[in-house]
Amino acid sequence: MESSQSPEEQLYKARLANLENWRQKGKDPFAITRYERTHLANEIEESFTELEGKVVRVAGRISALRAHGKVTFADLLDGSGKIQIMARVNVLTESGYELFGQLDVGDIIGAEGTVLKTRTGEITVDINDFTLLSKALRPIPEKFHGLKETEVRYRKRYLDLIANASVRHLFTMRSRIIQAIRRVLDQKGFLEVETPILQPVYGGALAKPFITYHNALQMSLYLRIAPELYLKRLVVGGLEKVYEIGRNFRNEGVDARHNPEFTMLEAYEAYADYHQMMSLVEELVTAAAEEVHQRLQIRYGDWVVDLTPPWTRKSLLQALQEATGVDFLSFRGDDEKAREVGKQLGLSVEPNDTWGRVLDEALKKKVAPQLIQPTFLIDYPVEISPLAKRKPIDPEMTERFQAFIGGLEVANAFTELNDPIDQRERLAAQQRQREKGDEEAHPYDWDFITALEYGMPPTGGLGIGIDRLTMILTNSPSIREVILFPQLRPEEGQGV
RNA sequence: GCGCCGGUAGCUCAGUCGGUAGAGCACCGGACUUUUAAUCCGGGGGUCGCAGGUUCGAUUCCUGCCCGGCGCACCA
Repeated sequence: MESSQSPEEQLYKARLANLENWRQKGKDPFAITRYERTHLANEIEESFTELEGKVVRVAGRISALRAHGKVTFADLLDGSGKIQIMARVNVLTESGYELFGQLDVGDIIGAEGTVLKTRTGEITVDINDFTLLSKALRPIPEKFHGLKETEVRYRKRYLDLIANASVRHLFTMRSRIIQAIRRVLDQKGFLEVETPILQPVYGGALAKPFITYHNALQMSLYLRIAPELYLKRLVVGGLEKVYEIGRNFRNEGVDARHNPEFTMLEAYEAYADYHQMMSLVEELVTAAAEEVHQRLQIRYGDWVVDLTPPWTRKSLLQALQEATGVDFLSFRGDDEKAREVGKQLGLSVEPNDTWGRVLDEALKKKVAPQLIQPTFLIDYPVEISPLAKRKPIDPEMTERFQAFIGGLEVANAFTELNDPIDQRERLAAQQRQREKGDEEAHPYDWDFITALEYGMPPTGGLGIGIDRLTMILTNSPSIREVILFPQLRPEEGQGV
């Protein structure tokens, strides 16, 4: 029987037996409900001069054990970092020291002791008492090499966080990036709101939705692809500055830059236009960068990116011409010619792609990858901007921009279209596209048009991809590195 | 969806031109009262991703499949 067990089971059984030992000594770790600690690891580090010789209580996970006969050193990992503790037989007594020897790497303990510096200069808590607070029944990843296998890191992110300090740091930075963005918007008087994720009609972006079903209402619902149309309803309602940070869902491919659920900031400001939105994007991104780097020059891949405003502003069509040598305006509306040009540029072109779609493709494949330093591409053709307002001097173009950093699109914004008649026509055109089989074209949201008919002030709106911004600010090559639980296929046997 | 690369002990990795596998850490036993990748001595631990095929014999060769990474396609 014993020999038929896998080694993993054997380790597990040994740990279970160890746990039983503690229980029989009346020290069941899982019976403990709290532990009063006085200091975090980094506080002891930072306030050593005041704390030296004083008694502190710390708690955390044992990340390493170094036993030397009658003295044992352990690294204790808590939310703030690592602190070394020292267990000595003459301080803990024979029985206490014996008990300490029963601890495993991975166990969570609380310990009380005196702060001192060892002769090698390490700040250490010389413990006089400890309590096992949780038993690790499984071994944690190896202390030196950590956990490397990407698949396990994503599937068992808790192990990744235990083993890799850089991962803990990265997700702390992500949180602070979002905090910085909230702080800026709140200071400017924006109201944070929440709008439906389950939507009867989806819109606000070009994307395929996830579909779900509400049993009681007996209807299909869509997971939102964007909050845009609801946020604009709020502007109609008089909430003049609103924003939402939340999850969007798009039923599309998964790769280094795309996860099916991702986090977007959308913000709308009444009586503002896209120029003000550009300033706001600069302000939000620089605030986030300063929050996590205290500077605006940051490393991304092989580059140093300088986020200092003002960022380069360049017309989209000019950028396209520079990157491809093609003047897209010269054959505007000629879908056939556009597809031909697209093929010549080496783009993947579908038989019914339109001029706008080829242009968009050229932008993504030929222009964006070159935009390493922060750049606003401005003024987009109306064909690919169904929710943006026309430029007064050139009604075939819209007041729209996208911001690129490190070759990634990080923001998309425009002066919002508030003319309900124009908006109805453009949504109707989208609807016709859908009927021709374009699954990503907008469906027709009647109530949104009705809302605009009550009058929306001139408004600027922006969207920032939080995951991508985090990629840039944490020098991460993949979006999965900045999402705690990225979408993966289920493991074999773990499916539904 | 297509192409390339990968999956060997709990973790990090070697390795087998086909003869059923090793190291370090972790774990178990022993020595050691200031270590920090502690050290030293001894020990246990593997359906070599899964399923077929070829073969006297497959972890190794072949085919299919699963999962992951990268690139392409789709998209933000």
